[in-house]
Amino acid sequence: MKTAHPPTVSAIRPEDNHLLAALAPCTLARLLPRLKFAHLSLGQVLYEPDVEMRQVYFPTDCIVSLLYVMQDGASAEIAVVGNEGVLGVSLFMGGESTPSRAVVQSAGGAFSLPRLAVKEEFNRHGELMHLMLRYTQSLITQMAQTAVCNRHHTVDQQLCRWLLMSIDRLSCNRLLMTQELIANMLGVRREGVTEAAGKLQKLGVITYKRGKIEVLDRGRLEVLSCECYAVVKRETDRLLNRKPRQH
Amino acid sequence: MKTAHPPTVSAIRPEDNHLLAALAPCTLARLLPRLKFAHLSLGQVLYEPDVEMRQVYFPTDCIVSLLYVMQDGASAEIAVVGNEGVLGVSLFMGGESTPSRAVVQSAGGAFSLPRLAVKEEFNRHGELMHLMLRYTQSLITQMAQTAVCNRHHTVDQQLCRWLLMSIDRLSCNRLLMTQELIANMLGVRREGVTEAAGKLQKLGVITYKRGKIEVLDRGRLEVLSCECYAVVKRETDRLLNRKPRQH
DNA sequence: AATACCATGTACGTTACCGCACATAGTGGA
DNA sequence: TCCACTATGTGCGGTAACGTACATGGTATT
Repeated sequence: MKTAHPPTVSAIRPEDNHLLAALAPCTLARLLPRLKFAHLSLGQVLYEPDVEMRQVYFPTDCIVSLLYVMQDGASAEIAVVGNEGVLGVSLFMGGESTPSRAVVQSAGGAFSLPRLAVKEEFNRHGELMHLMLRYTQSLITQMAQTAVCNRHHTVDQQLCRWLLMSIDRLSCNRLLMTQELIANMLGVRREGVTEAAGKLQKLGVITYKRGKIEVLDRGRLEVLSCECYAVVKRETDRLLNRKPRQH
Repeated sequence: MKTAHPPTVSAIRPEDNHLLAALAPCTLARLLPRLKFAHLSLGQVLYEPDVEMRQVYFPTDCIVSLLYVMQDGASAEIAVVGNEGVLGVSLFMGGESTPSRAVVQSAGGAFSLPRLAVKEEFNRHGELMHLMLRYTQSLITQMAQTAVCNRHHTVDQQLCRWLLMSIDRLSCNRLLMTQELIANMLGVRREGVTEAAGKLQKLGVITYKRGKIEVLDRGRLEVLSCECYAVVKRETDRLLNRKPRQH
């Protein structure tokens, strides 16, 4: 068997997740005893469609995709969640499951919180509730924009957006990700990604090599991306009031 | 000026909205004094992007589209809301606005409830809160599926889905809707809709004439539609537990 | 009844993406 | 060192939807 990469222990504190970090100390203190750190590996499935979720996850340095897989096997990414958010919103929204699947797209850490603990704290109707609901709205924005993007924008633009969303959720400009996997997320052919990525490399915006992608010119990536990236970013910043003005 | 159609007064009771109907009598009684009935006309804009909402709307027999309009004027429908739901979820989710716009797609009635009244009742953390959150999850499902649909399905299939979603929210099989408007919702060319609708008419599934569409064979429409319609319907039924099993 | 407008039909070249087939080149394990 | 595997590159015909242009035929206004 291939030697697993030693779980790069870089972000292991609850505060590495922005939502947990935003909680008042006393709220966080209540949760701490029940928060469990876990390393999530590439490809790991956190939730299967229509199966009751057993816990929420607060990513610290992993990235998780919400994917819908169709009957014929084709797939499409609905949203992506990293250290800015939480997985399993259906637990407090009341549905307990969704028709989509949650797959780890970039290995890393996350804190899990059991279902009961989530509901208990949510039912205090305090800051955690309000924070979770606001985050859920930002997730809604992301999904809505994904719908728009899928309708109107080219693969080239969508790849730019996807890369930006990914590096925003990591601490560095590199990601471990094959074109095949990106194609799965975007719901396009692998060859389409090869072509789009080739153009970006030729432009000097990224470099890549067998599953390792590095973003060289973030600014240019933003220009080449469609407006969807900025719309979601602005709205997310607004909702979770991270610096109302970022310039 | 063209004589406005006399506001067809067909659904004017709060219980004509499924969410209001699901509330316990005492809860509804609290809301009643502040619920205001209004006739919403075709094309009316309920919310503008990024503008604070002033009330929620519970449709009784109108249909409202959540639309995102891009910088270049192109648009795409994100979700559709009728008597099964409520408009303005951002008011209780905490964001107060969204980047999208809400436009009346089919004229009809709705009850509005002022912002403060919504928050007051929501903050009781009772059945209204739970109902609204579950509805919001069903809205999330719809948006997610719209993203998938935009990625993978043909205009033909999407038109079928769109027609089904529309007549589900009306009491009859007819809708007043030009192909131009449908094209705006789907985010495709008007000619594309003409072609798709032409095929459906040739098959005897619908008939239409200058802005009047009638569905003749609902069953066939479901077969011709993509799986997205059924996924959203099943999930919505589950979440708002309207007959857990519908067969 | 005449007219202006609007909804729909149709045609045609263009483009983005698909499906498929196959070539090339790193990489890890035997 | 060799081999098998995986990731990426490339070419080609097919197709769905686009942009544009224009024709036809209802409907409302005068």
